[in-house]
Amino acid sequence: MEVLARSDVDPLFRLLGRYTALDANDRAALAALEECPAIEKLARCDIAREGENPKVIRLLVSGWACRYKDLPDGRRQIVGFFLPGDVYDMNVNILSQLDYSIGALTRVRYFEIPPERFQDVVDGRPRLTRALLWHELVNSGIQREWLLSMGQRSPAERLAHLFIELFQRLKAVGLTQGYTYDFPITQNNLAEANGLSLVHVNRTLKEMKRDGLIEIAERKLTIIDFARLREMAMFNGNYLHFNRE
Amino acid sequence: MEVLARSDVDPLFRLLGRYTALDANDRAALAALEECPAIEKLARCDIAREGENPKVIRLLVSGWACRYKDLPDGRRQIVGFFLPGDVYDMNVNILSQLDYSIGALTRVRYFEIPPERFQDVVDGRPRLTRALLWHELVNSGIQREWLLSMGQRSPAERLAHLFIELFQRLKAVGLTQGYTYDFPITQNNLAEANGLSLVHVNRTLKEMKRDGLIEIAERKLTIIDFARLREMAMFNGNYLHFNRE
DNA sequence: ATATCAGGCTAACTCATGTTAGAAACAATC
DNA sequence: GATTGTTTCTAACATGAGTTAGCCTGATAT
Repeated sequence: MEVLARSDVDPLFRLLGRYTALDANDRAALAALEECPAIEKLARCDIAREGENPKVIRLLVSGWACRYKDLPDGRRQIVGFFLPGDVYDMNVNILSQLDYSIGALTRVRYFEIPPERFQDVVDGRPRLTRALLWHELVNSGIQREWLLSMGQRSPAERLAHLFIELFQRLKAVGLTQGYTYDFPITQNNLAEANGLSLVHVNRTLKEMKRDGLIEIAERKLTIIDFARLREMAMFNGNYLHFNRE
Repeated sequence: MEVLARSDVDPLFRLLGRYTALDANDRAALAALEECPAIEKLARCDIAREGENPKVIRLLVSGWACRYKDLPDGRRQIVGFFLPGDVYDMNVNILSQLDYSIGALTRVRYFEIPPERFQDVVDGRPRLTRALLWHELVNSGIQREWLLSMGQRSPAERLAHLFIELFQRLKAVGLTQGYTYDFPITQNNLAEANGLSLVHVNRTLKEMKRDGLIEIAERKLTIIDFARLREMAMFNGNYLHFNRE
């Protein structure tokens, strides 16, 4: 591959390339998205709230965000993480109300893309269209895998599984160094994503560190024993569909 | 609406009509699907297995089925119910491997639709296309709501929520009588769908019956006190997007 | 008629996980 | 450099939900 200038759509381009072979023209088309307004938000800010109708598609370029739902009594469940390169709400023009909220977990930067603009970029580019649809299907698959985790995996298995999933996803966008990756979220976020109490997440993480499975230091996570972690998580990467066929 | 002969695509037509206004032509187009091969399976049979690549879209016309995932050690999680009128695997031509299995929960009847056939039916019918995409988005929303349930709702709240969800979905396809609907699945199925043990489902159901919330008899479920059930479930029907706008 | 199996139901027991409370470490702000 | 807020970490305790085991009923098959 020829050397290209670093750009904000790099992670997205790398990600989509895991699904379908893309070329420089596709890349150029994506780069046009960078002309859209770029927004920055601080950690713990909402990007969109349930009930709203934002009418923009968002492309996250840096930081972590999450999709979450909450109950009237304040309980909150994170139902998905957004990492750099993730596009979400691609079908925002179909439904008239969000049934979830989007929150920034760290300081984030993202583009707000009007659906027509998005349509222009995709039009006449079947490979790009296909890759983006694929991405949607993978997101749906991730939700199902999370349901499996929540229903059947023990707390430790759940965390182990999530750490591998995040590793694979970050690797796909070029954001890992060996078995280490930036891990900017809090134990409380882990609790909210896994349906556990904060205390129990802490307990379980301590054990996993003691057992030599992972290490967390300076906001970075390192997988020490990938094979054992993978086995305890019963991780089967099928659902990420990173294997273009 | 004019009176039409009862047909196998009725539930689907009613369902899609909840999303987008459809006319007799759309209905006729859907009816063409009935020429596809119709399959019957007994309860507890698999319709598709994880790892396969079935290459057909399925339209369930009678009985209940489920999407499930399982772990190597046998634990199994139901990640969604299919009711009459549900279409699934619409994008079967994108991904090359199922990351879930489909199982019949009761005796079922469904059509197997080749993707090209499906494309023909939808082509040049923007309203139908839109309604089917909408249906996909709703299914994704249901998965997120289930994640919220699994992570944050108590066992009783989870069951209450599910009973209302099923009520709304069955009502949308015309399969309720008042607050009563056919409830052909077992307590074990409820356990598998809600990440609970069979024993605990039984305990919890008993309490819900005692408290005058629901009744279950002769494979039928009746919601006795809808308002209280709804309140305890903290049910917000948003995510079903049954309100065409 | 009897055997078998699926499903509903219950009791006794255990323990994994949540709750409450607070100390300690660290970072950000003025 | 004091203040404030956020995050990590820990202990003590209570309990909700799983596990094991088994009975009872009704339907289906032999």
